[in-house]
This record gives sequence, structure tokens and C-alpha cells, in this order.
Amino acid sequence: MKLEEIKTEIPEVVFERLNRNISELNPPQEQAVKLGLFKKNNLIVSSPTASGKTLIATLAASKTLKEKKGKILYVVPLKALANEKYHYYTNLFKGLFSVAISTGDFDSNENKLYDKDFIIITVEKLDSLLRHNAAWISKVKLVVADEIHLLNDVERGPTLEIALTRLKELIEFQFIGLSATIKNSEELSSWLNCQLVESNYRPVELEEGILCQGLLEFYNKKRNLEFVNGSELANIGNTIHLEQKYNSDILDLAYNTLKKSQQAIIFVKSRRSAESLAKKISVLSKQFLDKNTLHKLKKISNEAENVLENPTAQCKHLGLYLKSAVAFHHAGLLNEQKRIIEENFRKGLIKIIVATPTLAMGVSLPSYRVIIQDLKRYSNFGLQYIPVLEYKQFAGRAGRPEHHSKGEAISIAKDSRTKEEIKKRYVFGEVENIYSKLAVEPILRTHVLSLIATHSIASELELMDFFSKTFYAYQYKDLSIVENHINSIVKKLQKYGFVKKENGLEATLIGKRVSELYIDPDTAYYFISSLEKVKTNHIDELGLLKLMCDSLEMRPLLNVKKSDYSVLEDILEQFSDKLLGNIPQEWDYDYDSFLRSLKTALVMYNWINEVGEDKIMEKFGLSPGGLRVKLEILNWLLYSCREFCILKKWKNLYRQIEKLRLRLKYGIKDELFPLIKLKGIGRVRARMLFNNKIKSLQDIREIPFNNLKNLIGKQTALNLKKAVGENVFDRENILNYFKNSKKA
DNA sequence: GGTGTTCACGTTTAGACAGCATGTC
DNA sequence: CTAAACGTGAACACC
Repeated sequence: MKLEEIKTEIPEVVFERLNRNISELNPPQEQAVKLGLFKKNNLIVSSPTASGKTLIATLAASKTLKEKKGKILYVVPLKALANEKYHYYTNLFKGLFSVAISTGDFDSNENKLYDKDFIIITVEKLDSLLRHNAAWISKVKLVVADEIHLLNDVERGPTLEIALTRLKELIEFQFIGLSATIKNSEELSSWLNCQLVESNYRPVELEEGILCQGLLEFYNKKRNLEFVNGSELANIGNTIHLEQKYNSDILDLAYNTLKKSQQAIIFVKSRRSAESLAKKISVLSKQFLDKNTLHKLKKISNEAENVLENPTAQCKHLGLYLKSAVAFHHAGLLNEQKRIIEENFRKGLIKIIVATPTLAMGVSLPSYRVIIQDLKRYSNFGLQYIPVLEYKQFAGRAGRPEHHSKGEAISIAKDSRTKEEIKKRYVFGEVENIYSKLAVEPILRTHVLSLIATHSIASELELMDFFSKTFYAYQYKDLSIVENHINSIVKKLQKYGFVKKENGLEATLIGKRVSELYIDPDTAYYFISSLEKVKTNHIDELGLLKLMCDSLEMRPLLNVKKSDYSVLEDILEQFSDKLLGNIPQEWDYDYDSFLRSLKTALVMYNWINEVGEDKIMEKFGLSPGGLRVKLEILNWLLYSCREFCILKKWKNLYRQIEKLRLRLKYGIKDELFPLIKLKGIGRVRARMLFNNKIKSLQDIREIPFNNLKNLIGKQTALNLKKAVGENVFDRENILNYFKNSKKA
């Protein structure tokens, strides 16, 4: 079907912009049109990664926008994905419609979401907005849910499920669900009252292969399909004998990739193996790089290494491997470093990325070759094979439509038995069903509170009525497990003082706030009851930090190593009277998690006492990225405590909490507060100034410009002087000024 | 006595959403 | 019910 044929359905400018890149609709897209995409029918699209699902959503959105009847909600599971979509749609709709992004990081709040046409939002943020009763929800006429197979996720699936169920209760809208290929897409689509678009279409051909002891076999699935149910998975397709140079399949394959001037993403199971494999490959990749490339690589290596003022060991390693066009990629990196890696891989400068699964979930970063080294991953039951769905996500990254006509996904098998297993399980295997994971207590309790807080609910029965509309109810029919949970949760919430039962079920003022703050009711109760006991005292920072680390939200906590025990026990002795909550004995079952919490709190305590970031990483075995994440969560938890203080009128505590938040934000002691307010001054520079007896704005005013310049560099010194209201006319500066104005 | 090798044992293991206010791709 | 890679340190061989 030609794009031309649907021209009248969408705004003309949008059509022209789309038409620059696409003239033809691909099979799943065409099918979506035939199944009533433009007739406001609900659709589930179940097809592989990169099969053009986004365009289906775009077409439906364009139709809705053309009619100007209401706004569009585009729901995604990751912030990184939200950013990507935001860029795409602001570009596509530039000058026509307003696009907004709403995640925990930033709200495009300038004009409020109320006025925006197209809103990209994360699942949890949507849930949060529903808890806040956002007024504009009633104006939504189309909801797109991207990666809807997230429903299967133990932790985050239920949130999506509840949010969708609530939306259905609240308003009428067209629904488009985009999913990876799953087995029970039929079931999913009938729950949501959808037409089903199912397809195996890919714009670039995908060749799946296995490398085992130097022998690389590719399988032709079309011809083999009939054998799948028998055991005959004959090896039809190419077979290649790889040049064996390094006595290691993975290194030989990396060599082969580089020799062909191709790129590869290698998926491994742990951060440690990502870094160590990157190291090995960086040694052999040097031979393929010319002078010009090396020069460019040196630049980005420098950039990545020096994101922090004091590079950590991890930063240095990354920098080193980048010089050889190799990178590792995992959640312990800083966002800036991830950006550098992704950008330069797209440009072709970086040749090989060794990554943990992050890279398969997040932004779209295709590569000619995808190499899957680990198909097993550690779980509660030892090493276990990953789901087929995840393998497909890995493999789906192979092939860049703009550069290649095909892509290769190669798994590594250590022996022939493993090879057969991989062939059967993954290459020719069937993708799993997805199942609702709703019936779990910790998840239900936050949602039960939020339902009570936003609805007028007459009784537990009415709650059950809501849950009978979920995917869980649709799949399992039997709600008795959920019902048991709900009854005990409602009792618990009453005991906590978050819910009261008078005419019906109703949230108390504090219960409502807990729901809006988006923290677990158990956590909230634990915080409030612990703080109650010390509301008028002076609290030690470590005590407060430890309290925060006891919460569910801070998990996973740091591991306690054998060598840590003595240090932690010393600290415990020293601070035992300052910790909130009770201290378990060594033989208690929760002693271990107590120590883990204490260790995590200790990291933060080091941070606010200005221990160098590189030292913290070394001492606690933490990554820079990990520290950032924990700091952000802490800030949110402390903010929540602050709000509790307001409701409970605990003024003394309020002040202490605010002070701690400020110290956490910058990683400083109180004495640097005046300096940190200045732009361009972070924890490192503020400390340096302070140690040079510049302790206040007044001191900055008084110190001669040249002295300041020697301390901190000319540009920053100029900015500082300006910031404290002083204009500096040094000679050089004036000369520069004239030089620059001449150029202009 | 210094240095290199081997072996047994111990340790560790992916990821990422949320508040609020302010200023960026 | 289930694993494997890496680091560490002791024991040992060799110059």
C-alpha cells in the first residue's frame, strides 16, 4: 500500500514530512490500516523490534490531531525511550502540534500538560498523575502503550496494568498497544478489546547463527520451520570456518568483525565480564585503526574519562579502551558517558560495545552484528537460561536498515551440547506467554491505597469490582488470592492511619499524601513512626540516612563483604545510640540486611563529608552511576519525610531534613553552603576555595582578582566576580573583548 | 631470597520507575 | 533442584 493512499487521513504537512523517508506502508502497517486504524478501532500490534510499529502509532496520532478532538498519550516503559520519542515527535510535529514529555526527571510544565496535544509519559508517571487526579486526562482521545509486554514484568507490570484499567474506567479513547512478538497476543488483545495485528516482518533480514569451536553456522529458518516440532533442526544455511587466532571463540569473532570493518554489540551477563571482555578486545582492535581515527578516538576517550573532576578507576578504564574503539556499557556508567558511547557508535567511530542487557532495553542502537555471549544469567536458582523474549530483543538489534540489507545475530556456544540447546530453545524456539503479575502483596498495597485515595469507595467489594477488570482477572478468572490480600491490606492501612472506615473507605490526609508521594505505605509508616520518637531531638545524619536505607525503595543495598564486618561493627559501636529503630543481634535473621543498610548509609555519610568520589568507589565497590541513582532516591525519600513533617508540624525535624537534602545534593559539609550557591561551583571547587580562606560571598568580593584567577582559572574567576556584583576590568580581558568584537 | 606457577577456595552476579521545581536535549 | 568467572592467597618449583 502506498502512503499516498492514506494522504487524506492525516494533516498534509505531516504527510509530506513522512513521505520524505517512506513511500510505502510495510505489511504490518498496511494490516493496521485495514483493521481500522483510522476508524478509531483499538489495535494490538505484535511484531519484532524495528518493524515499524512506531509509524502505526504516528498515523493514528496524526488522524486524531487532524480532527483536533483531543490529546494523545504515549506511554513508554523507560525514560531513555521517552527522550527518544520526544525528539522524534517534536521534529515531526514542529510548528503544527505541541509535544510534551513527562517523566520523573522533567516535566514540560511551562504551559502545563493541560495545553499539550501529544504527551509522552512513563508508566509510573502516568500512574502518579492518575493519583493526583490530573484534570486534563479527560481530554485524552488516544492512548498508545509502547512495549506493552512489560505487563509480564514482576515489578513494573502491575503498575501498567492498573494504569490502563483506570484509564478505561475513567474515559473513552482509542487504544493502540505495541508489543514485541509474544505467544498469547490473542489473549492480550481480547482483554483490551482490540483487533490484533501480528507479523514477523523485518525491514532488514536477520540471520541467526551459533559459533562453536571455530565453526560459525547460520540457520535458514524458513526452510527449517517444518522440522521444528520434530527434532530435525538441520543446519541449512551458511557455514563458515573462522580464522582461529586467539584460542577463544569470542575474540576470534571480534577479530573477524573488525577485519570486515563492521561493528558489533556483544551482550554479556555481568558488568565485570563486560569490562574484562572490552579490555581483551581493545588489545586486538588497535591494529585496525588508522591515524586519523586514533586521533578522533583520543578526543572522545578524554571526554568520557573526565566527566567527573576526579576520574574513578572505572572512568579510566573506559577511557583507555575507547582509545582502541572499544567500549563497555552498563548501568554503572554516568549518563554522560552512555551518551558519548551511543553517539559515537552510531557515527561508526566506536567499533565494538560490550554491554549488559541495558542496551537491549533502552534506546534504539542497531549494529550490523549482535553477539550474544551469555544466554544464562544468575537468578535465585543459580544460572538459568534467559527468556526467549529477551533473546529476541538482543537479536533484534542486528542490522541497520540505512546501511545494510541484513543483520547477523550470533550466539556463542561452549560445546556442541550447548549449541543444540541454543538452537532448539532460541533460534527455532517459541516465545513465551506473558502473564499478569498483579497478585503480589507489596504491589497491591500501594495501589489499594491509591484507589481509595482517589475514588469514593464504598467497601472492599467495590475494590474487587475494579480488580475484576484487570488483565489478571481476565487471565486467571479466579480472584480469591487477590481478595485475601486486599482484605488484609485494608486492615493494615487502617492500622497505619492512612485509611479510615466511616461511611465508606476513605483515605486520611496523610494517607492521601503517601499515595501522591508515590512511596510504599509500609515505608511511609516505618518512617513516620520512627521519626515520631525523635521529633524534638537533634538527629545524627548517619541515623537519618540509615533510616532511609531501611526502606524498600533503596534496594538493592550494597553487599557486605567479609572484610567489611569489622569496620561495620566498629561504626555500630560508635553510633549505636544515634541510630533510629532497633538494632538486631548478630543471631537475628535480619542482622544481615541491617548491616547492608548501614553500609549503604555509610556511603552517603562519606559523600556528605566530602570524601572523594574516586575514594568512595574504591572503598565501597560502587560505580559512579550507582551512586547517582541512590542519591536521587534518597532525595525523594527525604522530601517525603519533609512533607510528613509539615503535616505533623515537626518544625525541628523539618529543618534538619532540609539541611541534609542540601548536603546530599552537592556532597558537602554545611560550611560550604554559601559558596555552593554560585554557578560553576561544585563540591570540589567550593572545598578548594574554602581551604584557601575564601568562605563567603564577601570573601570573593574582597580577594584581588588575580589571586582568585590563580586559584580557579580566569573564566570561572570572572564569572564569580560578576556573580557577586563586581565588574572586573583586567587588561587582558578588555583586549579579548575587542578581539572578539572585531571578528563579529 | 626472589620470582613465577598452580591450585583450592571464596566471592560475586542485569536493570530502573517514582516527588517537586527549575532550566535542557 | 540447578553455575561460572574472577580474585586471592597459600603452597610449591625454579633460578
